[in-house]
Amino acid sequence: MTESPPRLAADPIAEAHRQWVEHGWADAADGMAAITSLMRAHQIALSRVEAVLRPFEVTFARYEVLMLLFLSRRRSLPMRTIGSRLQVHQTSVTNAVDRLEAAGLVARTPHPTDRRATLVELTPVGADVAERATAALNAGVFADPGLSPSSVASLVAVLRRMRRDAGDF
Amino acid sequence: MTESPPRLAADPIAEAHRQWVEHGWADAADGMAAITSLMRAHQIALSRVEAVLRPFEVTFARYEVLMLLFLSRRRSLPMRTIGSRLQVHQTSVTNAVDRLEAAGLVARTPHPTDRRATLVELTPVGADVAERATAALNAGVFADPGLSPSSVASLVAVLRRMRRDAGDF
DNA sequence: ATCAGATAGTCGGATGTCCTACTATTTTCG
DNA sequence: CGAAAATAGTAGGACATCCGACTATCTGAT
Repeated sequence: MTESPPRLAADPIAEAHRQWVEHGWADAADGMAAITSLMRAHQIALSRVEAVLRPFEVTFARYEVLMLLFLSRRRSLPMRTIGSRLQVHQTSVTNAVDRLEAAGLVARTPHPTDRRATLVELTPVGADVAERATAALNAGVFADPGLSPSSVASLVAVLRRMRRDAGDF
Repeated sequence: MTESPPRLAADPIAEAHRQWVEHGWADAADGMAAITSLMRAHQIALSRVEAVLRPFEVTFARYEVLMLLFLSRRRSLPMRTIGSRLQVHQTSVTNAVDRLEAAGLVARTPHPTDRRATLVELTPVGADVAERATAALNAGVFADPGLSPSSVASLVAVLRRMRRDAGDF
């Protein structure tokens, strides 16, 4: 069973929306559709991204860490900063850095002034992977995310407000 | 460390977009922002949903299975159908049903005509949880997803095309 | 100066998702 | 009719995320 989605006849989310209205939950139907769409769209996007990254042996989570370092001044950042910028839990950063370090793409070094902190530094190999993976992602996904330019703009704008309201920035 | 996101000064995605343009990847900058926004928005939405579902001891993945059964004619469906409708891998359904069954919310029964298949049936307790959890989700999240009605409509429309283009339906 | 409280990281555990087998049936078709 | 191909489920493994707990270190208020 190598799985190859059989393409349903009807949009399952539209179907759910219809059922929501039928059950008297009309006031929540649109929101349900929005949240559910977000879940599925995330899955689709992640799947496309991971497919492009596979040859580089990094996942999207690790790629994000790599790029954050790649784009930083000294190509090194404290663990905590990485977590804040990527908006993920501390422990997720520990997990990603463990694997990146094992692959030789980053290295942990002690923080010069704060002995609690750990600096994560991009290695030359890590920088190389970051650049090549970015070229592949830009060409394979980002340059053509499967949405019209106006849709992309609209999507980013809507989600930016959602992120801001959630307290992201 | 109970974690309480420190609200960054600037929007990290806008920041990344700026860096993308600076590095000469302007043609992919918007797409990168769109995909990244999707990832973060998903995380925010999921987190809100899970918080509301916690008291019912079901996760969103299990809630989706419960509702699919709740809204079906006979309140029972074959495993495969559940996977197709929810657009998740077969094994994810096995996983969710295992847990729902352990909690007494659903029961596996043999398919009457196809001995390969397994029917998943909603139990009375499962139906009760489905209804109460839905009431909570509708009131706590879906009725007010943190977006204006027009934003919700726009988001659903954009993502519907993305899902369709990905071959969902 | 000192001690309580905040902060940085890691560890172990629970969940969810996908993938690659592998088994049991059912279908298809030569 | 009988063998190849397709389909339904499960098992085991790799990853990612979050949470709670625990250690080490830094800060700030008394």
